[in-house]
Amino acid sequence: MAPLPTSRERILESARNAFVERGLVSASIGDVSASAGASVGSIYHHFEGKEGLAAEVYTEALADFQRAFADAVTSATAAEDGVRAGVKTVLRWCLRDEPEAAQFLLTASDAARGPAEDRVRELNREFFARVVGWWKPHVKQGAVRELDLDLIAAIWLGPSLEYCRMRLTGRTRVAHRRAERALADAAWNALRNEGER
Amino acid sequence: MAPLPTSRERILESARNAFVERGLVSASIGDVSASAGASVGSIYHHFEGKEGLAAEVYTEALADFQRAFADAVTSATAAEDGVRAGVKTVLRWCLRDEPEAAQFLLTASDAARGPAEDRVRELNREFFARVVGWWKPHVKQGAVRELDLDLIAAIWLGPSLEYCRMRLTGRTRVAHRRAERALADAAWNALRNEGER
Amino acid sequence: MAPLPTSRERILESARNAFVERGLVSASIGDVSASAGASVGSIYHHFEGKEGLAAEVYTEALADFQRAFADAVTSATAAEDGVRAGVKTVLRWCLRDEPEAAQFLLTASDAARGPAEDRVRELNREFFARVVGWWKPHVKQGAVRELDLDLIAAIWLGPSLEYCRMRLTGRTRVAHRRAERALADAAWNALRNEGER
Amino acid sequence: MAPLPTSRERILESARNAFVERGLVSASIGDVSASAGASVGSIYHHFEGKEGLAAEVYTEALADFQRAFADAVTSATAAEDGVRAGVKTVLRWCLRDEPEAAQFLLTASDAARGPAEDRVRELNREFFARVVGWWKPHVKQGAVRELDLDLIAAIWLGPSLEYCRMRLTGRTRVAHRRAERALADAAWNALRNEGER
DNA sequence: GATGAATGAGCATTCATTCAT
DNA sequence: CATGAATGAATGCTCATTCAT
Repeated sequence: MAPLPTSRERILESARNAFVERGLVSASIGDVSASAGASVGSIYHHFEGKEGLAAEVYTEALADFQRAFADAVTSATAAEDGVRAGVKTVLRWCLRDEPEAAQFLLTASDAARGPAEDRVRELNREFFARVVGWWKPHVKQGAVRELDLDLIAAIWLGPSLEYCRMRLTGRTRVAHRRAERALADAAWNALRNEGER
Repeated sequence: MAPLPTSRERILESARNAFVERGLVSASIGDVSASAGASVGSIYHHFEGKEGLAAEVYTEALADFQRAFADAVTSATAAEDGVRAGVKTVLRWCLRDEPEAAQFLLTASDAARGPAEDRVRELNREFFARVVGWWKPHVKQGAVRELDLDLIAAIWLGPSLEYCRMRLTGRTRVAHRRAERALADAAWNALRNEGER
Repeated sequence: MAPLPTSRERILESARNAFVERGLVSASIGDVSASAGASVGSIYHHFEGKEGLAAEVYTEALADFQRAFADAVTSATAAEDGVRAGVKTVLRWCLRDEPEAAQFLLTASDAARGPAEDRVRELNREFFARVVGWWKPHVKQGAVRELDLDLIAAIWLGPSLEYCRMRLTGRTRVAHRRAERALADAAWNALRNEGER
Repeated sequence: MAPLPTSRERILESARNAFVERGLVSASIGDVSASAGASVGSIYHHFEGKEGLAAEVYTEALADFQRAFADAVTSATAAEDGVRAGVKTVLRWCLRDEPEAAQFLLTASDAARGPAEDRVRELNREFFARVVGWWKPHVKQGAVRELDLDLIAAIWLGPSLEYCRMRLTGRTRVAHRRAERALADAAWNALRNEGER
């Protein structure tokens, strides 16, 4: 049985929805408290003001996304399988599993400033470490190109994130399944070692 | 000699800077008027409120970016040259020529809503038409893959835009020149027709 | 002992005074909040903006006036007594009991538009119903003329309200007592059935 | 042939309409200049600011109303004819001839303050003098009651003005013709000398 | 006379935050 | 832990008025 959500959990979810629907700045604490069924004061018991609340929403979403991505990638043995799994996971997490959280991550980058900054840095460090640990052996085996980590991230995730942005804002009609195949192909062709061809 | 900028031009530039530095919502009309050396009322003479001002900043930036990209691409004859020129142009425009405008385009997507919506649609239509006109022949010749236009855009621009985002927010130290080569390679490998290899 | 007025009550009274002294539009929310000893925000807790506040002031005044008038009239048995009592009550209420409320009702008719509209309609319906209930039997008995209700109202109240307007704006020096007698005579002569004379 | 209206005349008429439609305070100089087809600056050439413009509109309307009323009344020989003619004129002027001006007079009493004050006093003095000159002989002949001038005004005009207010704001459906007869009867019954009956 | 861009004080309204209950 | 009235600084916007052309 799913346990009843605590006040804190209800507030976090309402906040994420409100921040996405009305924008991080336009959504007011009053909006959040109303849709969470909690009092204004209650929010200030659980979080350090609006900024602290947004930081919490952001880091929760970021951690969840990174975990999903890294889990999928590191489960694969072959380089190609890992690269494709990463792309699939981005699309699934953003479009099917956690669209609200995804939209927040993709649009409310302001939330990463301020109180969230340290925690975000830490999360990124752990995330990069996990992915690099999986990636390096494949580089040594000559399966994938040797590139700066940031460029790998941009090439691997960039197209998928761009497509998710389009979908989440209604700017494209290309279906999830169709995009998944094409974006996985593209990522693999862009990252694999040319010498291998 | 460059002509003295008009009130309208000074306001537009100050607005873009303020919107980027403090955020679209946090930057106040007072901030803009102060840094433009114009009165508050003057802004309302030239633009339809804050929303209209943001829309103007957005559409100007978008049109400039699209023009730069499409000019570069359509000047090329070979498919590979065009794809690589597009990537180069994205990086140059975003990082060297118009970093302020780029940052606005990449972060203030809210500005595309509301009064800007129609103009943005129109700009996108014209832009896509130009690029498609150049792209289609190369598909017929079997040089590049046949894909939905939205996916081409995501694959072609996604990695570059992601890298520019990182650069503009200080999240990477990978240099422009180094990234340019890698991202152009990646785009071409992702878009070119595999059968051709 | 009179109970301490609540925030809401203090705001209502200060608003009525400010609206009368400076005019409905010129009086600012800041004026009201200052003279009520409340914060600006507090006004917005209790009322729906300036328009809502004005509507509340208006309907309270209207209801009080109508109650005073209808009470006085319906307490009378004879037609003449009722007509005269009505005139007296108008003068007393407007000049002695509630001059602030009267001035607001007589000059700030804009306040009856917008949010107040429905409530005003309802109050008028109830008021007319009470007065008509008292009036009709006297028509049947031939004591007073048979006229459209709106014309009765204009004839019965018009002179008194016009005189009150003059007094409240300092445009006449004719004393209350002197006017009371003359206006009661006039109302009765204008409304009574000529055949009865 | 009607001469083309001068700038000044076009501005005056546009101002009256704007003041009635949007309210004396809400109507802006910009509104007036736009609907008059004149520039903002032009208004300031012809009038002393917004207050001066409103004063001019007010005194023009007041003078016209008073002239119409006094002309009609003083043309009559018998007291009853004069009283009835006065009522008829009020209704005709307010509802048929000059409804815009009437609405302005009846609602924008603020316009009588300030720069208009002296001129209004003067107009009232002349007006009262004309009417009193006609009224006094009838008092001496015992045809009408002897009353303070202000009370006569309230009794004579009050019901008609109240009815016009109702008509102009849509608060009654009683027709002009029907009201005319009833209000003339009422005024005469209220003002005529009882001893005469 | 006519124009309309420029000015800036003033306004209604919002909202993060506090705190007494 | 919870509540929600109170606070007041900050914001977007309006508009009467001026003045250089």
